[in-house]
Amino acid sequence: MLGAVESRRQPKARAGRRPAKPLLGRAEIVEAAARVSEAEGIDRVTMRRIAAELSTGAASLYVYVRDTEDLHAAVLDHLLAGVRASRPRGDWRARVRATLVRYAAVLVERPALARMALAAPLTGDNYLALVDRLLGYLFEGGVGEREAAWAVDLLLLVATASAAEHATWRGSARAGAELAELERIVRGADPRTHPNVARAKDELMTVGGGRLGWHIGTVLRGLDRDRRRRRK
Amino acid sequence: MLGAVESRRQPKARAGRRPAKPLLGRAEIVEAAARVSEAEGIDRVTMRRIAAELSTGAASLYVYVRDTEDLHAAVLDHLLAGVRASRPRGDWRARVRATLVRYAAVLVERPALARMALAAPLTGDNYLALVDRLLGYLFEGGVGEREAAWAVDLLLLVATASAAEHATWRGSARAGAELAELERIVRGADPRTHPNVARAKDELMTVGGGRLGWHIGTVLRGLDRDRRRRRK
DNA sequence: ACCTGAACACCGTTCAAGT
DNA sequence: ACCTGAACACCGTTCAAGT
Repeated sequence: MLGAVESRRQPKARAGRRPAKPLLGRAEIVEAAARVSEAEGIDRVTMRRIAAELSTGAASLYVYVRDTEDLHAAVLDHLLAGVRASRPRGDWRARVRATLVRYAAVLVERPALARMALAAPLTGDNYLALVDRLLGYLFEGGVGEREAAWAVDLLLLVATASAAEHATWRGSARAGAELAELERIVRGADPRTHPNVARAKDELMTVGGGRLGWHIGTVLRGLDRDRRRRRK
Repeated sequence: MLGAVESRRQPKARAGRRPAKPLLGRAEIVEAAARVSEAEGIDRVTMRRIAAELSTGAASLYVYVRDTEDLHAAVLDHLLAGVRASRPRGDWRARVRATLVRYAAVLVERPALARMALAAPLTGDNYLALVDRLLGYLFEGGVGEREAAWAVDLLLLVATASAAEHATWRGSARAGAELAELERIVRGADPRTHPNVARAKDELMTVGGGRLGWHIGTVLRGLDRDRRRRRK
């Protein structure tokens, strides 16, 4: 889950000669992209569309943005500022949970972004801050460095996926149709060919409702035990 | 992770009148798509490209395939036949591990497909069989239905993500450049602003090498403990 | 260094019309 | 029912040329 951080392309340090300040900038581009993303969805965040928003041509963006994926990742990071600003309370476990739930909440409202976050290695300053915070909680809980690093990876992954999945079943008529299709398949599973799916069919259909919490809990339990064993 | 299964569009049952058998069929389309995917990558699996492969126009595919995403999902399911054919040995935990490792291996060789599998709800007959098998192992281990259903979800997610991430760092010059960028950021993390990232920096950079195994182990440990507690 | 218009090489999907 | 060509409405990215 951990990807690069901050702009992959900053405007190069300006050469002394002509100081005429640039008309564009990464911040302006990302803000315009975030605006369009919030209003119309990340799918509408295309080079051409954002350039038009800034009254220029798509080619102009390439000074500040590596490619479309880079731009999408920057939009997500922009949204993560809210998570960074939160100050969860409680013991370290509670704070891990609260942080992840808050992170997931941002993505649940933005299905397409959640999918993107899963597919692309995440990047950005706010994301790095999130990683740092979660690592801190785990260290506080006595988790070792290797376990903590891997666990943060796992926890963010689970939170992202949970949001993406939860998001899939919300809104859009198409999602509704897909859910119906899935339900048809799972419920109709032949007990002879797929006995276990048939047996667990009610549980397989349980979406949302505490699943993220269970996932987080399971990972923390797994960690906990590992930690104790090491201490013996 | 669990999506719909089997063709979302079968050719409608043929009306009695004109039996002239269809020129196309979902199977032919998926096979052509799988061929192109193996040879040139899933990104080249476009409606137009596959239609050309079958000497027809893109519009013709829409009788058998709902959209591009559906086609991509079908390609992945096609590849999963090999996992289905395997017969792992050992106790239930070992078989869970072996199955997931085999599944991940398919995806590690196909980076773009792994990313797709993360972003799209998975579908298909072979995937359903995989879910059924994993559920069976967990039931064998005494895991309850709800926990098993959620755990399978979590385990497949972890395996898929692990493959996607591992895959990101292989091949392609671009991936190499991204890795270097990531390394630069993580290693250069300021200990004052990101103390925990700085502390765990070596571990954050450890990619591959047992991480999937650790992730699976952590989930199984978390499960195990849950199970024992319930039995008391 | 930064910005631009134009060009290149593509896309997915729909639709009216054919058989 | 199935298949088709053409059309609509877009894409990302590169490049030579300008300031």
